[in-house]
Amino acid sequence: MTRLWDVGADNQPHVDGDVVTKAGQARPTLADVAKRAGVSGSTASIAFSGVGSISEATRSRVLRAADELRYFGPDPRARSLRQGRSGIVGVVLEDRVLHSFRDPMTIAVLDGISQELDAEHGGMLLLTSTGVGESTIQSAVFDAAVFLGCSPHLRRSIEVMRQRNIPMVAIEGQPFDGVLSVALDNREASARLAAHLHGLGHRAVATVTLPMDARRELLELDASVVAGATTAVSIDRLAGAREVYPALGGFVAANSSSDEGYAAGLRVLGAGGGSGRPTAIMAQSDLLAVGVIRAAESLGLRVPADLTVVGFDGARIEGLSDHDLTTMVQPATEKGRAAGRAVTELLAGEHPPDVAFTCDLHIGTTSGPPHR
Amino acid sequence: MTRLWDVGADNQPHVDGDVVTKAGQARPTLADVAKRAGVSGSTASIAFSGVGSISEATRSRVLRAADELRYFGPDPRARSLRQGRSGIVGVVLEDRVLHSFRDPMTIAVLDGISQELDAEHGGMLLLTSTGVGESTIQSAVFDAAVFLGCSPHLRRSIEVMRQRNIPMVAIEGQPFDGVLSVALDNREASARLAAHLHGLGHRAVATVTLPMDARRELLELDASVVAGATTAVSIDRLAGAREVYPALGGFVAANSSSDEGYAAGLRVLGAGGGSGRPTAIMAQSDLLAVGVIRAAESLGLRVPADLTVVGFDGARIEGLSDHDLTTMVQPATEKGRAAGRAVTELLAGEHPPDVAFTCDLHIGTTSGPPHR
DNA sequence: GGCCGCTATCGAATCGATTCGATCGGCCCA
DNA sequence: TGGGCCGATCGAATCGATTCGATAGCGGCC
Repeated sequence: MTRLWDVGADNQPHVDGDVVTKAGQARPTLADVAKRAGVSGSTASIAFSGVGSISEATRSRVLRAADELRYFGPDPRARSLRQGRSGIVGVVLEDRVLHSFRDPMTIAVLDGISQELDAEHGGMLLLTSTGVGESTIQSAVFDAAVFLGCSPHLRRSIEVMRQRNIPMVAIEGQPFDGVLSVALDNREASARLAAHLHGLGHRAVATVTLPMDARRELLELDASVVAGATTAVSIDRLAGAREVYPALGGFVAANSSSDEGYAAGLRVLGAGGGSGRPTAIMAQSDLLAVGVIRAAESLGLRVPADLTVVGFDGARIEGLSDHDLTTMVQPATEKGRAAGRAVTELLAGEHPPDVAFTCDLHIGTTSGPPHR
Repeated sequence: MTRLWDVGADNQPHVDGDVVTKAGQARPTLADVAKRAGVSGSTASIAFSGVGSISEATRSRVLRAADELRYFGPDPRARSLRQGRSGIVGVVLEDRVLHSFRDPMTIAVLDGISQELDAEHGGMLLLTSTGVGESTIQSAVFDAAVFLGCSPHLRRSIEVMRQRNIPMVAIEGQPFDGVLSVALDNREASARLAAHLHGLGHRAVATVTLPMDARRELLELDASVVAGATTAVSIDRLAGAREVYPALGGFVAANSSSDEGYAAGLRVLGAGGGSGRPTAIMAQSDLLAVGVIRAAESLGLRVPADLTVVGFDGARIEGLSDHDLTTMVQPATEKGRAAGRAVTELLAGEHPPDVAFTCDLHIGTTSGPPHR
């Protein structure tokens, strides 16, 4: 029967039925608590924050008053204005949430971040960098930002944050001034993987790459695509592979999923027909590789007898049935952890260095010498 | 020569070698912009927010001044204090981020939420409800909260939010006063699934349930576990199945994963040995079902010839090899969407009703009549 | 010609806390 | 006994915007 303020939008207190304890009894503030406890606002603040000295008697008097008024602690908004800190870390995803979450690497990285943040910080604010969202990035409350594969169109947001002294960490993004980088040596790893194939005897190799730019469609990998590429990861992995196979061609996937891998796999394998067909396919992610294997098998090719397929990531995807994918295993959770730690340090005023990780080559059962 | 604000933690100004335009040129505020444009703060505010009338000439003068000072718009913290709105929606997960993200249902729900929020709101703040995290829930800045499978130990946080007039929506949680509920009719769906098995002729049936309480360990399903259960979903799904099989027993999994399903499957199938072995197993999630199938196959049982296995969710998990899992398909993304819409409406001061969804029975290839 | 009403603008109050500097005792030690 | 110091407390300033009420100017209408 009594509801003192509306669930509604604005702050306007609004009495709406009935009995009321005291006049104007809107949501209590620290000042109300202080008054009731008979202390000043500053003292009441200390009772809650614990910063500064206060006698035990006073503290408990304040807390009791708070209890009586059903005051549950300082308003986070006011606190964050005054302190300049909100305890929130923004995580900027390139894609729509769904796509990002379907990628096991992204999830592992997010988990790593959250492991390191749990203790001190309030939570991860998920933001997307696509179109409209960008204004959001500039109007949301957070203390530090982590970019997951940020592309250059974030330039303006980055400038805004820099101006606001918001520390930034980029995981696998293009290096930006003032943005700490946590990355993999994708080029070296990819070259090592290509060398493995070369060592097995493969000479006719094709690739299925991750998206190269904001366009999200299946494209043939040609010079113009590479020239206009903005995605550092794809570029570096391609460059590494081309250290071994300079003319490496193939297709650019629309996203990292096994369905895309399947589609791209069909194109790669269909194109050549007989003799033009590659003996090995390097997919830039494990999800893509799984799709490529499905495509190969649907065309009656056996892996690895007729076709070698290697991935990248070390995602340990379930349901590859009998295959154990040959891939470069990257420390995804560790990348997230490193980013989380970097955020913590930056917020503490330290100046941690960039972080670079390397990959481990996992030789599974999907790679072997070329047929005949 | 002077830069007043360091990237560092606290607000302490800190000079560190640089060119400077004017003394005390810290991060500019709206007041600085107003002064430079020769207008009052209120007018400058209108120029940015667009709320209120302003002449085109004045507006552009303000914007030009802002440009010159490299002022990029109002500080989100101050704005959120004044307006009482931050544009952030808190999403409270029961588990650690990693576990939540490994569950395809959770991801689908999150995606649904974000679809509906994209337009108006700033982003999703991920919070976890475990232990320490709870204080975080009370000290983080957000306008509305969505609980994903919230358990009773959140009672206090819920009280705090209610007191702060933060609208709350619970997806698949216990009904709480003042918390809008978006849920599935788990009981009905589970009963329907059980009826399907009964119709096929199964009489010896066992179950592998989702966790029943905060303990996360593999347990035998007995009366005491059920009595102490706190997780609405598990309870309801069990109750539904027991409408058809009143004495239904089995095991309680530690989490929803195929590994757990495997472990639980071994226990269920190992226990009885020959004649006591069930002819069908109802798993409370598809992930668990996948594990149960693996367990069955590792024991030399064929599905569905020797054992029928059904799941719940309709997760379309890749890598079930040849099986098409019989399951109750729930509209997970829709649940998220409904929650997102509810949040929007609640924030607009409306009073939307609870939402209930139903499931579709998908009959795949993992269920059939009992052997012999 | 006077009044009405609208637009553009301003000044001051406000959101709810934290924090800086000052004050006031009490206690210790010389 | 007095100086110095430390702990507890208070008042006032501050964080950076938004918003309310008031005012000035100006055109239109009767």
